[in-house]
Amino acid sequence: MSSLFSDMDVADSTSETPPVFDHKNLALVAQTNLLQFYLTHLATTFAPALKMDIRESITPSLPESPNSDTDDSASAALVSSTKALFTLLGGSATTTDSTVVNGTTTKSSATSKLCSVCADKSTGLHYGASTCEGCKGFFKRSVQNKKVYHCSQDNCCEIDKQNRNRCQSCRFRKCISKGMLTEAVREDRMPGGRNGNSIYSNYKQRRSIIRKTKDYVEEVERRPFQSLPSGKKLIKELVEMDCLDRLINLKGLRINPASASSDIAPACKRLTRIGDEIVEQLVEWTKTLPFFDELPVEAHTHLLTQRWAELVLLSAGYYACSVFTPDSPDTTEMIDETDEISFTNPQVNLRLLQNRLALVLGKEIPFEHVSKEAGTLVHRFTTLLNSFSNLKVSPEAYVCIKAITLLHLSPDSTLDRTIIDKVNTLQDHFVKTLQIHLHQPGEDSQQTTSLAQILEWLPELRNASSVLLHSKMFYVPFLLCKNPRRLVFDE
DNA sequence: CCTCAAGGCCAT
DNA sequence: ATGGCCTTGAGG
Repeated sequence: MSSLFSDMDVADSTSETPPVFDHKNLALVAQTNLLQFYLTHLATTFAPALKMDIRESITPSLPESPNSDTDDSASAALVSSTKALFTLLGGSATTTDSTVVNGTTTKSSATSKLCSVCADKSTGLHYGASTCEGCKGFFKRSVQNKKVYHCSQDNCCEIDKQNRNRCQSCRFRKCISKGMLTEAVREDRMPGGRNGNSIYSNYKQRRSIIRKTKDYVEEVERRPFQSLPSGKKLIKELVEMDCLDRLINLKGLRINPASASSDIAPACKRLTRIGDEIVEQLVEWTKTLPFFDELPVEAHTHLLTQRWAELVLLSAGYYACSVFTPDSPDTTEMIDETDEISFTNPQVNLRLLQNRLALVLGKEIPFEHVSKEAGTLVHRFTTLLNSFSNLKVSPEAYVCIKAITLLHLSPDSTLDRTIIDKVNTLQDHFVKTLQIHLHQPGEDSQQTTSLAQILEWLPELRNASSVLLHSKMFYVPFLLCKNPRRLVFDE
């Protein structure tokens, strides 16, 4: 398999650069063909069971497909199409819990008699929500004593009358998500009387948001394909199958001390091998996606061919943010021996790249060559890294962004109309899922990154990816991101 | 006055 | 720490 790549890129000889990196450019054509090869191979082995009947009955419910001329405005369309939801949910905590299981579509009468947190008997409104005495007291004590709880599970414990005391963290989160306001607990402990007008209007505002959010979540729970898990389960599956480490720590990047210094030719082959592995890993990732069976292989090929560079940058960026210190205060003049990637200084990263290249190739590379060859890309990547780290995305948000990125069709897509609709529907679903995730009350107070901020970052990712595509060294992010501590040993 | 929602008390 | 019941007091 790996020989494919090397064979195909031999033809492409760009002589304009000095022969320091005498590996050949990995042409896009080669990428496409290789993807085609992998995916068709996949298709025959996997024999996906198509379920056409189910799809027919589901209405896409897309107001309009993002149709624009340029790629950038296409993403702007994506932003604006979801802007409605965004304003609807206006930057505040939401429900998403409690998965309307208990059929009873009790609209108002019975609901007001039940505690909205644990469904015990409600004794009226407390701090903004209809709750029982237990949840009222629990909320008051939590706020008064400034308690900070921690969930020992996965932050998604069910809260009902029976087990409401099993997880304080989830109980408190649910209190918040149901509209209880910490401001309503009085600092001065003055009993009786009424709370101020500001708090009262907050109650109203919060309740209207919660009502709209509930409708929204219920709509998203009606997922586009039956095979797709819903809500948190979908995100959980995505996180579990992501295997970011495998993509970042490619075998080709491991330093083999035996062969590193021995001969030059294998060293150069190693660089093209890295390209092989990137495609391999992305294909592996694609085929384990929860919606893999929902799209024909041609569609996956098409999407991956268009989006692989963005996926690479996104993955590398997320990896960098999660492995290295999220916020390095001053990286300005630490160019010496820091193995840490810089979020602000491209020179540091170029130096890093220089070292890594020297290790992989087994010979020293002059800094000027590295700079000339990869300067633009590294510069761009550093900027991208910086803006990405500001978003502070969670693993859950990251996998959603990854899916959204993959499912982004160009306006001039040549795919069949029904396929295009499916892809758009899927992407829409992941945008909504991300939105719901972002509005979950976080464990650590403020995660104020909004959906709009993330969606507005995507064009930047797209622009950077075009630089990557025009670069001869598209594996650069991996050379930068490679955690030095991990490559001491080789297989 | 009565209502409602806030705090307090205290057996568990 | 929990939660059932009690006290308080501004607003209608």
